[in-house]
Amino acid sequence: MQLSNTSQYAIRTLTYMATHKEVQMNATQLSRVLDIPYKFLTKIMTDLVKVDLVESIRGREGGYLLKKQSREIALRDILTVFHDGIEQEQCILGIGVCSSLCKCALHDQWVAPKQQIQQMFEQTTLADIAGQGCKI
Amino acid sequence: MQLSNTSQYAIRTLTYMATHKEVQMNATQLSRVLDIPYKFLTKIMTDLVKVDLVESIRGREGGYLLKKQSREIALRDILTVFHDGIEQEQCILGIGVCSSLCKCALHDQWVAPKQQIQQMFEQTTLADIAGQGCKI
DNA sequence: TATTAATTCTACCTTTCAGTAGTAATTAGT
DNA sequence: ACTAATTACTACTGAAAGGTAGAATTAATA
Ligand code: SF4
Ligand code: SF4
Repeated sequence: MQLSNTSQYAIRTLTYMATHKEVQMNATQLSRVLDIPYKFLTKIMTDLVKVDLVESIRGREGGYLLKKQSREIALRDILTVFHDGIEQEQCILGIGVCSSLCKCALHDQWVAPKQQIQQMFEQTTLADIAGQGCKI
Repeated sequence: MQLSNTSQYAIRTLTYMATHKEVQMNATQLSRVLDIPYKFLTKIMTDLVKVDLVESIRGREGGYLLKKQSREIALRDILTVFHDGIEQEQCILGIGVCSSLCKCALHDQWVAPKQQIQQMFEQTTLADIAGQGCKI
């Protein structure tokens, strides 16, 4: 019950970029600052470029930039890229597809926490968390 | 962001046993009813026996029984067996160990949902969910 | 144009999770 | 004692996640 490494790395990287949006960062710098393996980070960033959350500038003096306002990027947008969100149809007990017609045993206990997490991922944007906390 | 297959299977199996606690079930029956691969199920059950959540009766006419009252078995107890709970020290962004002295950027948004899930797993027992829902 | 620094692509390796196979150990019934 | 039915143990296979390597592509600058 936790986020995948990939999602964690993606959130941390985009959050860091949001707190320094004036500066254009490249993969080497991000990898060093955030302590994420360089090759893994570039793979993740390429995925984020493909879904238009990040703009890449290739070649010398290249790097990455957020393609939207940090206020426009919600955590959920990042998680869906890596299929790591909590989807509405997803059954917590893994019994096929969720339908409120036929619930699983945990349904009644799960709906409230589920909704709260979903809302949190939906409503929290990079602008909300950029610069917060002391861990990077 | 979901429970592992193993945890899901374990919860479903123990819940089913709790709803039929008068009857002693064996692995073959459980495997058929719950549609869980037989060999995988016995492996999981063996783990649950080792931590004293389940009692096994070996040999002919053998099977499994809950070793405690279903009211005494919380979901958290099951999840911890497979290291699938949400631990207090676990950082949602994976930045080392959680300490409220040095937070991660998501801290403020995460604490509330985190606590609600933890409470749900802690307070929900097999007795609460046994027989609920129409999926097994 | 050549060099250099950057991203991107393809392919691979490693570890963990999920699942399977075979056999040994245990026990009730005959 | 023997057999049949059952769990436990050991070891393996397959798939997915996590991570790595190297070459290809792009573009600024000298
Ligand atoms: S918990 Fe209830 S709502 Fe969530 S998936 Fe299972 S059945 Fe559907
Ligand atoms: S979110 Fe806050 S509390 Fe949870 S781990 Fe990160 S820092 Fe610690």
